[in-house]
Amino acid sequence: MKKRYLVTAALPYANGPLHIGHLAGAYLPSDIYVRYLRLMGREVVFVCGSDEHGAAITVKARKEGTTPRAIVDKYHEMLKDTFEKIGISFDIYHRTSALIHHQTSQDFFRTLNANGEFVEETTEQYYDETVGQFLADRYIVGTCPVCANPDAYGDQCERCGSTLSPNDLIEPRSMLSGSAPVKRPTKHWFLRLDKHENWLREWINTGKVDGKTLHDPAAWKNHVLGQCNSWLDQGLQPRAMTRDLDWGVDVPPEIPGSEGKKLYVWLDAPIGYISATKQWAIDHNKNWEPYWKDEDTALIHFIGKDNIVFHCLIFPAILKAHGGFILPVNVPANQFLNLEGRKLSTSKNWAVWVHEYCAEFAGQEDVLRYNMVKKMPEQADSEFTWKGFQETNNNELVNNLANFVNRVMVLTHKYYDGLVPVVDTERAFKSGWEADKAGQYNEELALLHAKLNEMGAQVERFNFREALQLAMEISGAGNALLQFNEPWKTVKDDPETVKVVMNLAVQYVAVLSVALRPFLPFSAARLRSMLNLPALEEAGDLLDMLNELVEGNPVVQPRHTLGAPAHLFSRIPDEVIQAQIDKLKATEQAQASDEGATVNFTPVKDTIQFDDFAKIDIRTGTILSAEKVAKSKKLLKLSVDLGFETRTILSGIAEHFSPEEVVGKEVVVLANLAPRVMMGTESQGMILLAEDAEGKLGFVSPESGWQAGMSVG
RNA sequence: GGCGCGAUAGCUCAGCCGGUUAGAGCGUAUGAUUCAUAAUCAUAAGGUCGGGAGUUCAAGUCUCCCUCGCGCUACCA
Repeated sequence: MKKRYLVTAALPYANGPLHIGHLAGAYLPSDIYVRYLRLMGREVVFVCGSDEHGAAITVKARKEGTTPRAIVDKYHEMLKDTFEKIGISFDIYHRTSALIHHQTSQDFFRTLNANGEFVEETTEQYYDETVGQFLADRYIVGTCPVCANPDAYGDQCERCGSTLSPNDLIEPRSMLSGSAPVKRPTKHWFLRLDKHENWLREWINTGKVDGKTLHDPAAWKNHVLGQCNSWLDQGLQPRAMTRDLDWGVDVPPEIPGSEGKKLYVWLDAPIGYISATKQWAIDHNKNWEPYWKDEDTALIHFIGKDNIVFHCLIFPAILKAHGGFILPVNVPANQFLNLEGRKLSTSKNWAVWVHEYCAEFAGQEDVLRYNMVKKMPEQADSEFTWKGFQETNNNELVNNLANFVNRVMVLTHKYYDGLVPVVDTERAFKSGWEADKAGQYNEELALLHAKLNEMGAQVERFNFREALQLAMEISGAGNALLQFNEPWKTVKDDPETVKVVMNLAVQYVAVLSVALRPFLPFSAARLRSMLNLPALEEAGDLLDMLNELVEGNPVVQPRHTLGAPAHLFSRIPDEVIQAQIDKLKATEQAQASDEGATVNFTPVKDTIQFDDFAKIDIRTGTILSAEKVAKSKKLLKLSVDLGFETRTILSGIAEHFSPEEVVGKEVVVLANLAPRVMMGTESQGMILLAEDAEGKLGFVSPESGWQAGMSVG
């Protein structure tokens, strides 16, 4: 066991609110883990913060006619508030726009630079002459080479999902000015990842660095190891760590050529974990360094699966290249949570927003947390449904847990005026753990101890679903304890045995008030006050309890007075669920009609003169043959008869049309488009297609029977 | 296209290095019970472990091929 823990949760990007996918992916598991560690008396710091840099934020600011600062301020506050409301117990929620973060990132850069970890490379990048700046990939739009979407971004086409580089775009234009950008040389710093490949491979797969074992790879998740090895096997390439941007951390000014350069967000974001730790240390008058530099610290990154490579390969390489820093002992990445059968999507507004949930289900934060754990995508993608949410709440939280607590409270008040009865611990009764099994007071307490140990072991292995299930089994056994012994029947004839049973039942509830704390912090607190026990401080409370239980000692002493009974959870009626489902569908429809009505009509491009148009040569043609391009998902290789000649044209329509249904089609061809080589084949033109609101494609065709090769104008 | 991860009862998922009749929770059915938010407890039914082939005395568990889902990545391994 390590001496201390540093737990990080992925920095959320400050350009939108938090949804349940984020919660289930990184924040809830990390919170459960950290609360558990604290309950066990371990030394732990839990850091997170807003990731506030990068082109996407400046793009958003531009679109909304505001500044990047205003955007990040808004979402930083919102995220911070949401985390607090849903009970994510960060020791610090920091932000990457903070001065200390800029300084920390720059220091990192300086050291890496001094260590010779960078190779400087000058490449040709797009530059907007009218605005006078280099363009981030996101700032460049153009026609997608794969699907012909005229508004693809420089890094990705949002219609066909292709990953692009700005050089792939046909007719690129600047999003800042609309003008055509020009290529200009620009220098960037590339991290020599190739230099780190060998030790990374060994570290990932054996846990060893320089012969020293740092972690147990068997404790890492399959999909994490798999993805890392997939990258390692392909060979790591130097990776640019700087960008030409106007919103981010400056490359240290004393470094030659740094003017106008910013650190790549993926470099400064993980360093945000470090600067957050530093700020926490300042705030609490502590030293941050042992948390990052002492080998007796366990560093654990909680992330979603989209971040695996960065946290398992690139950031460790950066830490090692810098020197003096420890490496993560585990990166328990979760997979993705789906919502009602579809992927969560911020842009399509297909999500359950956590801040909205907190507003609409005030006081029921734990119900969402419980559901998120039940559906946590630990090994594979999982799914959240409102119906499931309701069933889980009503069946497990209300019927089982809250009801158990309530029966114990009510019976104790009824029989003993709320006083925990004094008991004869030798008296036999029926155990709640197994039908027809005799129970003995101290042994039953030891069983609780065993169950809690098991739960803890699962938490430490990041099996949160399993851990929660084990905790809930205590409630089940408690219900069975009452059921088997039937105190309401025997209280008159055998009051002494009933005292033992009821005392034990109170112990069960008290155990739950601690055991459930990591998962359901609000309800656990309510349980404490219901039991009239001191509030948990998350400072070894569980450890203390385990030490008592293992000795067969009670957790609540005889003659202790319980508080008043109250319902821990309430039933959620159909109407409430239906309202949420309707809301989801409404946003979906609003989105659809939105697209149909306005958004889809892309603005008409700049006016051109007839001469410009005259340059374009469009011809009628007929597709003679078609075949899928090997190794390509989207391209069809078409042979097109233009009358005077036959052209080979590649068209990104393979996902819309099969080769068979395309043959014989009469089409319209842009005939004097410069040839372009794609996937090893030269494309000699472009087939014209229309696109509807859903991105569906349709051929533009002349009247049937029209002769091939005729000009269109 | 390549690589990775996944595909197990109606639903959500466990099943480590291959080994007796494949497990849990929810749902369903039947019974018991009434202290409790018509809650609880017990019992039972339900699976050719995505499809196919192979290795083995023995495969959900190993190998190969295929199908589907998700992710990463692409002039490419």
